[in-house]
Amino acid sequence: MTQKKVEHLLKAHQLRRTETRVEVLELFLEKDMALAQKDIEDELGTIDRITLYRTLRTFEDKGLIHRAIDGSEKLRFALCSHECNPVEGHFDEHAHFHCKVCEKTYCLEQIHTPSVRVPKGYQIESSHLVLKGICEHCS
Amino acid sequence: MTQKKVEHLLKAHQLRRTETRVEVLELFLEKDMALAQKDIEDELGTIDRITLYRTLRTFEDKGLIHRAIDGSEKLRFALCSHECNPVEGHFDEHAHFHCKVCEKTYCLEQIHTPSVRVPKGYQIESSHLVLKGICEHCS
DNA sequence: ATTTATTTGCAACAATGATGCAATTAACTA
DNA sequence: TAGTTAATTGCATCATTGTTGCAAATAAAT
Repeated sequence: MTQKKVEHLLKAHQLRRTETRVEVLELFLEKDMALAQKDIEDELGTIDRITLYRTLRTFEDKGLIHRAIDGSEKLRFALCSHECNPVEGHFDEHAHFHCKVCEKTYCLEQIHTPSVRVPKGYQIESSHLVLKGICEHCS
Repeated sequence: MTQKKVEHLLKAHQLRRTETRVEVLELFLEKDMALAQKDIEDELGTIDRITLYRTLRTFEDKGLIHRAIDGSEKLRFALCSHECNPVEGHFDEHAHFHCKVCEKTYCLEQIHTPSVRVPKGYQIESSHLVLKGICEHCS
């Protein structure tokens, strides 16, 4: 059923079905957390670095994945919920938790980023809540 | 008076007064925003890359500056308030605003990071609120 | 002025980000 | 099903950033 879902996701976002894209998407679906390029390389082994780099950018452009701000040095991506789309942009209104032990980043869908009073002159387009600590597997 | 303050800050954190450290500290005091290594290099010109790299790490270790999570790819540091110290760690309980136009990062001291309900099993050690948009100078 | 532990600056290397280009291939068409 | 074409890949290449070892330089104490 992941197969079907992957095919549908690719088609829905006007992306050709290639080996790399399928593998990457399957991994995102399976892991259900934010992944850095390195994480993906380690999991998929044979994948080409540049192809993966562009695959992630393409997925981001088309609204399949978004950058997960987790306060780590690594750039991570997470699967988008259905609200994301290439026209209106990304909706990513949940908190991200980054474990300092295993260095994994989890999306906490149940925790929404709070709305804050806008300081004078500042136009806020998005807000992100980053939580750091120790995850349930490491504590 | 910045002179005095710089001297005091260095002495208070048991750091020798060197040219690089003084210049970097003065810049932080003057700019009053989060700075990436590149920003500092551009401002100070002649500074050595590695020395600056280590200066920033040292300042961080000693509790003079902290990492400002701003959701950008760049690692930025901001001057600590007095509550930070090397023993108990960093307190950085205010929001950071990152402007997508000028790419500067401001500390919004008046906006505190909200406390959130802890999900089961997760131990939260710090939380960070990142705001993105357009700053008052760019809008 | 001398001593000593700290700090600097260079060399060197790894990892990551980014782009041009020719070869390959997915999806469409006849 | 074979052929066409635009998208995609993989390589080469380069820039930037992060990191460490080490010898020379230097701040602070004596």
